[in-house]
Amino acid sequence: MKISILLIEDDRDMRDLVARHLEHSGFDVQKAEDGIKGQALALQYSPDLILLDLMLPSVDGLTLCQRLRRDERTSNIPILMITALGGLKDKVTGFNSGADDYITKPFDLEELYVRIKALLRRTNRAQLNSTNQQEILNYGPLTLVPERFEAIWFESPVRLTHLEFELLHCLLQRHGQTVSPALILKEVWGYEPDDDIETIRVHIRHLRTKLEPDPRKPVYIKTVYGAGYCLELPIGSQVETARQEFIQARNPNLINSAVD
Amino acid sequence: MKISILLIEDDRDMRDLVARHLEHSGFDVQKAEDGIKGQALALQYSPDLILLDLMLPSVDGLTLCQRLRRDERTSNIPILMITALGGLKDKVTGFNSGADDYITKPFDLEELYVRIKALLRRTNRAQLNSTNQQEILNYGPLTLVPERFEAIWFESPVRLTHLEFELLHCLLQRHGQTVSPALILKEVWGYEPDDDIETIRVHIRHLRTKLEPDPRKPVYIKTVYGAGYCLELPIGSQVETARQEFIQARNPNLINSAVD
DNA sequence: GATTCTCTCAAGAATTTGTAAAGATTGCTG
DNA sequence: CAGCAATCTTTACAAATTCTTGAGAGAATC
Repeated sequence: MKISILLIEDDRDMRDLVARHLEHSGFDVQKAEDGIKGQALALQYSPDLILLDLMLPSVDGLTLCQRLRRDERTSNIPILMITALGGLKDKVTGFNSGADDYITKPFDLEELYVRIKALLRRTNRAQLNSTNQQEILNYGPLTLVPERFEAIWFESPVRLTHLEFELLHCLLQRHGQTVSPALILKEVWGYEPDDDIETIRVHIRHLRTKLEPDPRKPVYIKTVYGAGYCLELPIGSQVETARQEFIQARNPNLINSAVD
Repeated sequence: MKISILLIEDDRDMRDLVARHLEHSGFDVQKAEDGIKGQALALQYSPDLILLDLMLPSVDGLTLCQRLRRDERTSNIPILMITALGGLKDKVTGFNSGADDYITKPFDLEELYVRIKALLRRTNRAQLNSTNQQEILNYGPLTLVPERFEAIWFESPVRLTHLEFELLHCLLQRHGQTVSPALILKEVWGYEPDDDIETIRVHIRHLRTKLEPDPRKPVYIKTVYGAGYCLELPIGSQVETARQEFIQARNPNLINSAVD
């Protein structure tokens, strides 16, 4: 899914130029010509990032920035401030009002792009640390730690990639149910209508190699022919025996009594 | 602020157990022991989610669910229904009360937590995303959940193929009626005019091997000579005896007293 | 620049679906 | 009630569909 950017800038030529360049770089761009409309669009679209000109009619950039920060619906959207004046004073006030970064006019479009990417990376990581910290899901032998894209599987950590994590999360949320490829695509990838089952299969396979005792004969991530995939985890007293088997299967050389 | 959950459950031990666990998981829990009090509390507290047992004194879960849905003050609070596995034994009508998800007794507390989180996330994100009602068909010992591709037969899940599922669905929708091959072809296969009855027969047989106590002598999926097929399921008090017979026929080695 | 991650493709395996043929059942007719 | 045609059941197998596996190219990340 494309990253969306809200561009609030009064000068028409400037607005179009920047918007076109950002769209060309693969972003989804919404445009607003003054502070009022900008605020409305921010609420409506909740973009991934806001590009805000300091000098605006009706409501100036500084005020708008403060408002966006106070409203909890927009308070964690990163704001990149654009200012014409290179003056120190403006920089200071810009930061105080809650902008995450700033860039001074005239700026190079390439530089803008670099700044945007950097800002997105920065805030993305920060958000993961703060908001999702308590979103730890546990079920039977599986624990998902969103913070690190890590899964605890039978008491030892497994490193998952971003997609693997989301996919597993999607299945876990519907534990015991058959989840259709369409739903997976929608939830994990954000696609709407597609028949791109191939890539799901690959990631299912990766998950299986990481989680199954014998990936050739899946026990936990089962495939329901013609319908989708289904996560089936042991629970309660079954966990311990399942764990023994898992360890045994993964370390064939272990002597039985030495386990644990 | 804590997320608030209203738990409507008549059994005291169950209620306390679940409530304690949910509180320990960080939720704010309100408890109600019957439908009347549940409705009152729902209005008073407008919780973020309602956990509703199907079997309740004074007002049963289905009715309460419908009421909550009709009242605009509670209509968009997600409802997670708790049901017994065989489900809705004496309800002739289909399950159309408007619950957003359901979980079957006996369930695991970890699973309940996962479901709650999933439901909150789902409804949170797409509040306006149309009426997201699940279609659940139930009649006697049979329950079909198309969305999950799940079929429950005498309280245990049965794996069906796509066509088998659709075929059974078609018959169940017209329970007690004789369904003509032409109609089946139209509904399940999408054909319009054809006399390809052969393939229906094969799949009927497959269904019988999966559902009948003795596929040679069909009891539930009856053939009406020259007209089509007809699903005849037991209902009410007959279900239990039918279940005994089914289990007995399938597991000839079982000692009678050991069943259940 | 190297590594990790993501996606695509193709061959082969597994499962499901359709077909055909032989035998059993049903309903009708004389 | 016997005979007959139509319909249904069963079985086996071929065709079609869906999955798995492995290898590798292109992106993204470090």
